[in-house]
Amino acid sequence: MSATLSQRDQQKARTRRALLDAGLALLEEQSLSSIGLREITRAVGISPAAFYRHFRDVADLGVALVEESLGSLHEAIRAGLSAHSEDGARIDHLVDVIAAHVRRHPEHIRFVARERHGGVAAVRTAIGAELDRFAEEVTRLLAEDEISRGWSAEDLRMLGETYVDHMVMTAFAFLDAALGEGPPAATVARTARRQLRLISLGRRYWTASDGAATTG
Amino acid sequence: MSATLSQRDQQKARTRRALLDAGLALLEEQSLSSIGLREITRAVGISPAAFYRHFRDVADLGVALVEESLGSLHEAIRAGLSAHSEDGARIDHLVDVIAAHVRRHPEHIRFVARERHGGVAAVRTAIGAELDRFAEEVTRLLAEDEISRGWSAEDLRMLGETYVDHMVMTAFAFLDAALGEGPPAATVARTARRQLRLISLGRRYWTASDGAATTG
DNA sequence: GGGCTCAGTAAACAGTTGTGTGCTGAGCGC
DNA sequence: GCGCTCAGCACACAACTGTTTACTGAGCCC
Repeated sequence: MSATLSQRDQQKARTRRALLDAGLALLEEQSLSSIGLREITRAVGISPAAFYRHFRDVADLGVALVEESLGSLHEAIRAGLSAHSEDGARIDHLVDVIAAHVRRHPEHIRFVARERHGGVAAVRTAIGAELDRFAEEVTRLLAEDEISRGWSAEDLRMLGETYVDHMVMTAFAFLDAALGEGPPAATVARTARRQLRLISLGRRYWTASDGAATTG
Repeated sequence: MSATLSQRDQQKARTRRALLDAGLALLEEQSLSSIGLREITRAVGISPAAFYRHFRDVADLGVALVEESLGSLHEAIRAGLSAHSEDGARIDHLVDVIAAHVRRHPEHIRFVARERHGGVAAVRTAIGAELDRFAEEVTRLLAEDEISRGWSAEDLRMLGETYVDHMVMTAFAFLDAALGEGPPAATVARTARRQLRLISLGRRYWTASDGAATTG
């Protein structure tokens, strides 16, 4: 995994990490577009000018945060989706996985929530692209189920996006719960499970004509 | 509707509107937490100190923007939901109403998208509360359909939230489309209609036991 | 071990920010 | 018409911002 880095490169990587972490931490109380470069370097304990050795500007740092923030969620959910194949257990497990992930990495989820439609175009784009790849993979996983026989590619993709949208929104809801800004985690979980059951029910009774009806 | 205001109060209301509009306009390229008070007054053409005659700070202005931004969407969707009662036409009409609304008031949608999980707690809370009332009303509307006979209050609420979540996400997607940041509007509409059909299908086959199964 | 690389420094730059003060003058109620 | 109200003003304040410059010195390569 870790290539043998020179002592100097290790140190550089270490401060880079510190910058990323400081950015993530500052995002707890404001948005990326209002975080100052000096604010970040102050938190890390280096001089403002040193920032430029690692990133062009704060937006650049934000883009770097996208991959690791969504990557960790992606990983967790992929594991959760492919585990059980029985429908009921699969849903319960998936919701549990999301809840656990939000509990472990709230800063990542907050970052995605805050910047998905945030003020920095480059970051928005990066998040959008990542979610797109995410939907593509989920679509591929769902296509393997027997229920998906006869589904058009477009219908499958729609289903994958529905799942991803729902999982992301559920993660946001769990985060709000942890902050006391919304219903408690238990309620979020109950609602999320119900909604997944609803979708999964619609999926069972979906026919090619349902897709065709919406094409015009 | 409009009470007879004194000439002075009219003028005050006019600059207040100008401040709100300037804030909304500045939100096109940044988030609320990074907008400066001076930036707003400069756009309006008044002195910085005059700002305090209308709002305590920028966050306060943001809270004032929540009601009118979500209010207009709420209004549009309520009309769209109660119009047709035949299922297919209702869905098509609803999606059209959302698309038209986003085309007419992109700044409102952008504001909600950007600040729903944004860096200003007071605004987040206000948006959350407004969406909650929204979900409540949609739940009430859905409860009137014949299909909802025998549904528990919790199941109905879950359904209402699903609809609201979906409508809000669809509005965001239409906005992205208008900016060329995502799939084109026609694609967004097709997907949204399919997803609503999927949900509506799940709804038709939902039974009390589906709700009970997720209670534990 | 000599010379080069380059992460991090200190200092200075010209702007910018939010907020406080005391004032002006148009419009109001009486 | 007189006197009060109060939206908006000009000015001053200290604090902060992003970026550039020339530098230092630890660690690398040969």
